[in-house]
Amino acid sequence: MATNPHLEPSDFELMLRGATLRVTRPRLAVLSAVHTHPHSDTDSIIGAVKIDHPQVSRQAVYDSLHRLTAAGLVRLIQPSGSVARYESRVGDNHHHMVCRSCAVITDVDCAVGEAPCLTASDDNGFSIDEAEVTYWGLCPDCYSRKKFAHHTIS
Amino acid sequence: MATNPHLEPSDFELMLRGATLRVTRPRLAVLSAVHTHPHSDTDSIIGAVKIDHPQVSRQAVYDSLHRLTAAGLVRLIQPSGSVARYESRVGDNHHHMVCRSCAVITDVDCAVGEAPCLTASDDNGFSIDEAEVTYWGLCPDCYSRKKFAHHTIS
DNA sequence: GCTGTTGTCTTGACTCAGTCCAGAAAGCGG
DNA sequence: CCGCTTTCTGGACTGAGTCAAGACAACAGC
Repeated sequence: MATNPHLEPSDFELMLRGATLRVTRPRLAVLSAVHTHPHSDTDSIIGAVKIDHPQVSRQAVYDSLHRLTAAGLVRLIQPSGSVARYESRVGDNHHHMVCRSCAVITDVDCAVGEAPCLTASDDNGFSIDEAEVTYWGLCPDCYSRKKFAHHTIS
Repeated sequence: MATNPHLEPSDFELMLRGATLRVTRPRLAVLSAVHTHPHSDTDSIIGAVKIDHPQVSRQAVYDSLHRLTAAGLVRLIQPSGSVARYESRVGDNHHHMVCRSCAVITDVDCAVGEAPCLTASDDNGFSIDEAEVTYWGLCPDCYSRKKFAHHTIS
């Protein structure tokens, strides 16, 4: 299920209660911030939370993110070389494209159905439960900027 | 090409010269350590290097790893939640399985040929140059330990 | 071989994300 | 509304990784 574009505060409250988590102001604010700013790093989420709730501490945001992640209400993504980022799309099997230049992250629906490369050529006895795919490249902006620079400078 | 099991010091020297890198004791030691201890984190590599070369500094190892990575002689892997790890298999398109319990990493040959999931369902205008696949699960040891524990304790 | 240039290594201070801890405060079931 | 339980706050702390300046070593040319 993709992120619903318009979620009310009461929806976040229901999500928390549904996960048997206490409904607190910091958690509502964090949930809202992750939904409003997908793929944001922790500092951005802290900043977004503090706009509406300046009294919420950094630790509360860290703790809320950890609990929401453990409860499956948000998802932690951490591409190589990047700090922790969070997104609100959970439960589906989508992957990510990361721009090597500006580090922007975009969602990609799984190309190969539900279990993309879950069948490794040889599982070495591993019990695999998830296959995570990260596409690396250049986002449209950085790609055209690079082509443009190359074309005019060299 | 997989890692050759028996590499001489002179082979490492040739690899460095082939990449037009200066041949220094720290670099040779780091190259050797990465080949001997694949998937090791930086601290382990520092430890392995210091056994034979106690005078080599931490910074030299960090710098060597960065340069060797930039030159393509070693590869940096960094699964979510893990510190930087290095391996010596480069140039092929293999992937990794990571144990959720003990964090051990194992190589997996690409299951789908050379460009596994490079064709995302919708590339959003991205110019993709690499698809990285990480399989998450339990290694044989942790899997059997978990089954055993479950069987005897509960 | 020897020497100068260039690039590398050492030492030590520093940054920054994330964690730990103990006391204070707030949510929730009765 | 009460009291138990869980969460939040503020501050100190950890640990991976970085930065910078000077000492040093590798390579190219003589």
